[in-house]
Amino acid sequence: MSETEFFPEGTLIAVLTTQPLDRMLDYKAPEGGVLLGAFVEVPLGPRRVLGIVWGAGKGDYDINKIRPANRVLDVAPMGVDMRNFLQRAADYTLTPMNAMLRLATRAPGLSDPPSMRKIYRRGEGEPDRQTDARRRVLETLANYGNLAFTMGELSEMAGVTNSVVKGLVKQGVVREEAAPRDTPFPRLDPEYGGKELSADQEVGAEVLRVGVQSGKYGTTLLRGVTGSGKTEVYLEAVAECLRKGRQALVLLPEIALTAEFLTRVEARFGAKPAEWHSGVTMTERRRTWKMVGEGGAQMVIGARSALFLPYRDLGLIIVDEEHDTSYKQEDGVLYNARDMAVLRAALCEAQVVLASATPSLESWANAEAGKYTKLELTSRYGASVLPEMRAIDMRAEKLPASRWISPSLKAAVDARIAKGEQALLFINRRGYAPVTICRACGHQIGCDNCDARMVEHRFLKRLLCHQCGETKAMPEACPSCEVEGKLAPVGPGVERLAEEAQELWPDARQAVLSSDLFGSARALKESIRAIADGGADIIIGTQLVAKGHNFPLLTLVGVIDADLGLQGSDLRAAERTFQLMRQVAGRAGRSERAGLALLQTFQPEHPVIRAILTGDETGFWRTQADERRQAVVPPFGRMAGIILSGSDVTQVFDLGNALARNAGALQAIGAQVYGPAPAPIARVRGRHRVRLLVKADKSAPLQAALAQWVGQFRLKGDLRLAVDIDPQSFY
DNA sequence: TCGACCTCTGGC
DNA sequence: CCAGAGGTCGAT
Repeated sequence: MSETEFFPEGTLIAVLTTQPLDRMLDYKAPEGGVLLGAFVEVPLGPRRVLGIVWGAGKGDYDINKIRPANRVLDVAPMGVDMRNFLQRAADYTLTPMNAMLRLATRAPGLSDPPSMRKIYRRGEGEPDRQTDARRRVLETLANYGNLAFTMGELSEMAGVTNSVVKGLVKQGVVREEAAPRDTPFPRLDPEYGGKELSADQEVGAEVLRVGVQSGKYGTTLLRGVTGSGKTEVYLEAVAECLRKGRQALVLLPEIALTAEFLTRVEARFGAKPAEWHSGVTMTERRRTWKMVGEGGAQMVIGARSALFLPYRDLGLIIVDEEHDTSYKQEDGVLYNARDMAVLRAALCEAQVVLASATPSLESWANAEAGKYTKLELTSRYGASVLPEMRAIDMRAEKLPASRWISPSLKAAVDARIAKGEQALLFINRRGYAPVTICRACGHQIGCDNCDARMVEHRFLKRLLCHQCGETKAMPEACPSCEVEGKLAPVGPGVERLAEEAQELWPDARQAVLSSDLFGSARALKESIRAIADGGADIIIGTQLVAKGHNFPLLTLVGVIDADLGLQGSDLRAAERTFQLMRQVAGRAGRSERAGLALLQTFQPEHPVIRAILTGDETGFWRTQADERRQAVVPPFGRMAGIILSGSDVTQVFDLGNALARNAGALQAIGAQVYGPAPAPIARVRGRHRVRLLVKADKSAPLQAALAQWVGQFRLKGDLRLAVDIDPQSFY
């Protein structure tokens, strides 16, 4: 980036706009000159658009056509840290810079002229006639020293109507002033409400404090089981950050969690911090955006996009529940907020705290490798919150063919139903049956593109490859021996398990939760609510049920095939199973009745199963890490998804095939390409989606090769191509 | 021959 | 992205 900080009027400046151009445009600096990083309004064709001064003009455009920028906007210029961050994030995620700038300017009214509003403070003298209402107004103002309030705030606090205040203004007892519309947030006091910490917590808090004091970059993985008081510990890091006068950001995975969190912050620091997520009003959004840049917001709590606010001096980022998959943005700019938080912090010498009861393998591996500091909270408040976990040794159970619910598990479910409690049967397999075999020749129907078997989905009436997404109709005859009517489903999927449960408990109310069975998020949410309210006795679900849902009546979790994750069809399956168990555990602990988790397994002595049963998390992660290292997949290898979309299926597939055929740039770095195949969600808003997967070594220069590869094609019509670095799901 | 609608392209 | 240019096509 250029060293020049100020551009006098008329000098050439390079401006990055929010328009999807693949380059910067040169303008002349406006009247009064402009600072590097300043937000400007520039003319573009017949329009005026938002831009930011990114450097000195390149001067490679006809000088006579260069127009001056209209004006500098009334917001703080973007600092060098933030500009570097946007650039690096764009390079990493292969996102055009204009899209990054749009992400960083998602607040309304940034180009509005400075707007004022009326505020009220104590004036001179006493009112001619004293009334109760008037006294309350004056007392309120006296209580807050010389502070000024808006009409709404003042009348509400004093419990009077606006006209009472207006009456006092007329007499000069209360003074009316004009002030900028967007005001700083109330000061947070780091010494306000510090709670007594346990010895365990104090040790952790001290480690984090020291990190913040250093004023340098560092990431700490804070592991603590549910109820161990992670929040109190990292709020001490926030306190230290506030003492240093730097800003703190707390990221939460769900906006539903913010209300409760705000209350805790208020109890600790005496005031509420700024809030940033899709639910806040436009006015508050603008206020937060501006105040973050001016330093009038000391602390922000928010969703992943809060990471792209233009902080003036960010000193600490907390990523709570860092393993949560919702940190991965799945449309628009595709980024993982957890990874971007680390990048952001590294560029502005800030500390990151990744907090979780069940960290992601990526974070665990980074901590093991010494890149992150490890911090563990082991002791828990009150009674144990984890349910009892037991294995059901399937070698000792008598089960007919094509049945998966063991007599032991059935008995446990029976007991829950009798008590009016709920049982969850968990199977991490979508579809009806994972394997389709020919009873005549033993052939298994496989995917043509992958080294994987096709999964029958009765609901979709097709065979599906969970590796690359390829589908085909269920053939009548065996593709190998051509004998008809001998193809048979082998093994259970969630659809088939539901069938069995229906036979075992014909009178029980059953609910099946699998991602491909719901048309919309709303339908799913409603279904979950109904279940939570007791609308089902037995829940049969895939990993979908893991996602922050509270089922108060749920006291039994039966894992149908605990061995499943050990083979690894979806490489995160075991990790997610483990995390699911923990999450269920946290919830069951809150109800009076103890929870029980039963794991059906053919290999109860397997290290991973033993780790789950004994709570040996370290052993579990170590096993997982070994498997992924061997498979050369994240975090030991690199992956990227290419998502193509368009209204015409054929066109989309043609582009996919063309990409696959012309992958020289990828072959050059030893990467492999899989697909094209229908994306997990094959049609969104009338657009067909197709996807390719790229797998490469950890050290391979993946982004550069991808850029070169993808850059060969010019997209016609409404075709769109998006690159998803580090995709969450691989099937 | 006009205008409603579509596709392409430049923008500094 | 979006306004304007230029092109297509059906109704008049």
